[in-house]
Amino acid sequence: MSPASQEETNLLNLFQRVSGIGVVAAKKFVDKGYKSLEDLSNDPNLTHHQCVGLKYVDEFEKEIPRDEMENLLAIVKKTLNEIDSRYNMEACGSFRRGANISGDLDIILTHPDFTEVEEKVVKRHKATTPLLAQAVQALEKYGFLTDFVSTGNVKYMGVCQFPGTDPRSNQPYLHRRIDLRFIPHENYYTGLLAWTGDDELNRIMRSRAKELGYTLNEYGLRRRIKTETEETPGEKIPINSEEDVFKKLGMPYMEPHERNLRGVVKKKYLMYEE
DNA sequence: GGCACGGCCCATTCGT
DNA sequence: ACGAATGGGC
DNA sequence: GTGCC
Repeated sequence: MSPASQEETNLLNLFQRVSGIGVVAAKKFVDKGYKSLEDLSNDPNLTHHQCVGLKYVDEFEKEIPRDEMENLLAIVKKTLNEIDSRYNMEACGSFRRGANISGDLDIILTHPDFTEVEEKVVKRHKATTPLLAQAVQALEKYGFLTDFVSTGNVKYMGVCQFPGTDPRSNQPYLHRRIDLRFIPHENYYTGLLAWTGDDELNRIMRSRAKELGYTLNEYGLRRRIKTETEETPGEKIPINSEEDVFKKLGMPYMEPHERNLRGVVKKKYLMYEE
């Protein structure tokens, strides 16, 4: 590779370390002649997301030990249940599968008042569901949330920090990426299953569902109605636990820590999740 | 051989 | 002003 | 690039 294009590749990779900068934005900044993250920081047109990404570019690359994940989650649970005991929350992703380290904290939230109907209402009004707004407000007041990346109808993305000094480093705890995702309570178990993964298990369960004439996704398990010409999702199958889903698919239940299939079943496409 | 490779949420920009 | 398209994240 | 149709 020529020196010039090697330098360009290096810069593209550097800029893409910043959350909020992907391939397209990185190219744009290279074209502008930027050579460093400092050049980037002087750009007056960074999006808010990119500003936050740049501010914490080093911290976001550091792994989160499991005990810190547990402590962060405990704060969220305690804070939200103090304002409303009917909040239900669970951390998903590799953490729920028992990983010793994680990249960020991804929490799904439910509340008996947040139904599929309520979700439709909220989206039509383009308003953040009050249950999410209230949760974020409580966590901000506490000082736990330090920055936001985005706040929508049903999903908050931001930055949190455990209070006090980390005994491992004798420094303040690092800033960590946190997502709060509200899902209608009817979809809790299929949502939990999907966001816990891993992606390989999701594939297996979805294709098994298909074989049996269902469709499975984070919104539920449905029968597929087949007519001559078209195929439409049918009635929703009632699901009251993760076990229910495995049962309907004729699969033995797998505990979350048994769901690390990636690499066991060999696959080239390591795309989504976490 | 041709085709798909997840699908949706949020922020921002573009086009009318 | 508003909806569509794009970029990004997961 | 690979697996599926």
